[in-house]
Amino acid sequence: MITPYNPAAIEKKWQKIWADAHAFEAEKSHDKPKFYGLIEFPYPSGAGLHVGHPRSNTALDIICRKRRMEGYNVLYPIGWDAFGLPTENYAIKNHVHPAKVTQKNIDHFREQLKKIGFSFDYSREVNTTDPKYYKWTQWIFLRLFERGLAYKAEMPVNWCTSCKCGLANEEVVGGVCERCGGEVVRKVKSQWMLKITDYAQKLLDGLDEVDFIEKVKVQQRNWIGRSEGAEVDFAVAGSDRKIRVYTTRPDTLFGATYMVLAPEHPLLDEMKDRIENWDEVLAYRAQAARKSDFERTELQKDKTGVELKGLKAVNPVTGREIPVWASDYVLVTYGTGAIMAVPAHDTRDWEFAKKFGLPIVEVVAGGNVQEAAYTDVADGVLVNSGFLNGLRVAQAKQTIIDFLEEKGIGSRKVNFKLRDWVFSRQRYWGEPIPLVHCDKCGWVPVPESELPVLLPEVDNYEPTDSGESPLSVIDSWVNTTCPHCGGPARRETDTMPQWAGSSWYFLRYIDPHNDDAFAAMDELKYWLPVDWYNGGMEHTTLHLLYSRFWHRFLYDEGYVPTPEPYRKRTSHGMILGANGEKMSKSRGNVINPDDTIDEIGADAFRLYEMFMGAFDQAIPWSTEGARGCRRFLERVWRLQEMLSDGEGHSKGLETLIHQTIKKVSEDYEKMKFNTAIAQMMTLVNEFYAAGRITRGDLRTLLLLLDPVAPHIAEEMWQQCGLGEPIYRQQWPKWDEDKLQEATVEIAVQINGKVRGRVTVPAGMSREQAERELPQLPEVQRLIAGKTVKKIVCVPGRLLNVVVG
RNA sequence: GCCGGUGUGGCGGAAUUGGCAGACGCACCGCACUCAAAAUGCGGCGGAUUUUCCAUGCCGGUUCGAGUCCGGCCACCGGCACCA
Repeated sequence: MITPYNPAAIEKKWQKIWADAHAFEAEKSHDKPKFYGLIEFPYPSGAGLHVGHPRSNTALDIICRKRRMEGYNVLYPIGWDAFGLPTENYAIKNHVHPAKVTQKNIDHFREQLKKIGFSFDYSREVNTTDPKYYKWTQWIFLRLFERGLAYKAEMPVNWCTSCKCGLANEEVVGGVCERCGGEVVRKVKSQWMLKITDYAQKLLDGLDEVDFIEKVKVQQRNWIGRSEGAEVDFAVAGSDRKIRVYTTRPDTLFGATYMVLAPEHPLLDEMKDRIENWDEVLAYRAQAARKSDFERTELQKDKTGVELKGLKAVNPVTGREIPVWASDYVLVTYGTGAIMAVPAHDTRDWEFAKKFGLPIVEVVAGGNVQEAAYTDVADGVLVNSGFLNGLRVAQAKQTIIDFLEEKGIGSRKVNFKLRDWVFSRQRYWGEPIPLVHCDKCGWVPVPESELPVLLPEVDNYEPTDSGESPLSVIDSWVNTTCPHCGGPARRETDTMPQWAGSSWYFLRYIDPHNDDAFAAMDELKYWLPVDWYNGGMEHTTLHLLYSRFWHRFLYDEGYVPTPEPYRKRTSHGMILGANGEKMSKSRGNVINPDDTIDEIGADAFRLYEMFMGAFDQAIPWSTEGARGCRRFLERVWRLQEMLSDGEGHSKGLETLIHQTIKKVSEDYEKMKFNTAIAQMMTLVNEFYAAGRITRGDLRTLLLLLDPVAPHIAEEMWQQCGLGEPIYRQQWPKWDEDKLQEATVEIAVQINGKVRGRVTVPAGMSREQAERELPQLPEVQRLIAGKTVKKIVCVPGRLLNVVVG
């Protein structure tokens, strides 16, 4: 009799052995080929680990354990993305320092992760709130500042006039403050910005060089939002002022029957003496400013606007005077903040024209522009367009742009939807921005020797009434001297957003204890790029884009050796509650990993997380399913009872063993963990059917199972005396010649329908099969009395006889 | 509205890319073991009017053969959303 399977004991045992042996620490030497596997480092929240974390972690743990067995030097690090609001809010509420809360949460997370047996290299842990870490976050910021990529600008925020504080869009309901009911306006506030827009094209082009799952690429491309068009100048009648517009449809210029400016467009103020209804325009502008982004997008898209009476623009190709309107359907933040309206061929312009009775002139034939805007560009032909008449849209675009450039009234232009990154937060728990402001010298960077600029101790982390950072009230910290002229100066009191620390953490893992640089170049050259990065879709346009931006900047500055940080990016699906809904405390469907591990063990938990369904898809949790995985491990455990001597194969199972090695090896690489596990289950079922298993076959099974369920694999390996621990073993190989049985069963179809099966020798050629198989008595019986018209054979699969 | 994804048994899901639909697991049912139950083992498990027929969201097409390809819809999920 063997001892019962006791996961609690063996998991603890092996976790200690691995830790004592430093089994999973990356080797210092650069002799072996390297593999850098990365998962998104967790935010150590007070709630502890979620079942979603282990899904990503286990997946790459499987890949990394397999890579080690394949002879790679593997870096699989872990760290803590620890700055952020939840911790700060908890600290405020409970009067504890956020650093203390953070430390406690990290300790809890680490303990939870260790219980699951991930093969992380804990000797390289990073923590974004550690001054030794954020020194380098600040250092990178200063490099950006030096290159003019960090700048301070006035940006509109939602401002509650009663609370005197900025609000998130979600906090504005019906144009009033959610908390106090006070009026909310857009207030322009001075903020630090990062010029990610300078990198729009590089970030777009870089996507062609990397192996990211397609939907990540698509989402990033959409977010960057490149469009090609032209800028065109329209003269203001009776003035030398011009209105510049951006359009993707310069071919429709003859159909531009009015213009629209964003309410915030500077021309309004410039021309206010000529605008006859200025009061009305001001009222409209105020009304537009009151709308939050939420209202502008979520509520009605009903067009509103006001004509700028007394102002006319001149269509540069028709020479006609056209009216000029202001409307909030034109955004001041995109293009030039002004458009030429072509109601016949743009849906929004069409709606606006219909509402306000503006003329609609068809310039591309093919639709009925009184009924709807005709926006098809594929096969339209230009009409009512002077020298463009008869041209197709694509040709017309070329022709008109050449014409505009020649006349000096327009030019080709590429625009991006991507906006610069608002980098300021008026909060305590973030990296201080390492700049001081001097009245004489302006913004001056803190010298590198004085980094890090430490977060000062404060008594109160609460946001201030003025909406300034809590740091702004600590005079002793704020007041300093200018590093440039030595005169009095004030520190920047805003902190960085949470995305700062996570934009480069994968670089610090490479050389985490380096005090002279964020990482040494020879280490970076060896380890970069990250070979495989798995994470959530929710970070596609935030973290993933930001970190690509920082990395690309560091590359351009010569600090890192690769233009892209990540070679391959995959994405896991969300784990839903048993009811198919998103897990949340309020829905009461949260599964706690600790409870599950206590019940079924870490190996079964890991196994279930990988078996439950396709890795990239959202899957509901099933406690029964998880127990089924525990059952499978029990079955594996009891294979010890039927262990027979011999390194060879269990009778009749040689083919299946080789098939399993191949399938598991390949499926792991494709992240098809569910089918890899199914294949191992099939194999185990066969051992049971045979009633015995050889040592050789058990060896193979345990090696294949180890990446998913490492504790049980190591324990059985040891108990059966199979040698050195598995983490030092080699990954098994399959033999191509042994993948096929000597005979195969093929389906016999008559007119495409299965009518029978025959067993034939494997490896028959198509010609031989088509000649010989129809002669078999089983087949003859099926086609008796019919005229054979055609025979189709797929070797090893089927024979289809087409009869008349 | 635009972009992307997904629709297969009671459930989670398989299916060499056009070749035996439902692997593997869950749930359920039966049998063995047991005084009994649990656990375990073995077997069954899409539907029906069962020699055959119908079944992969719906309608049509291509093909010897379609879950897979083509055309047209529908539903759900995710992202973006007045981006000119």
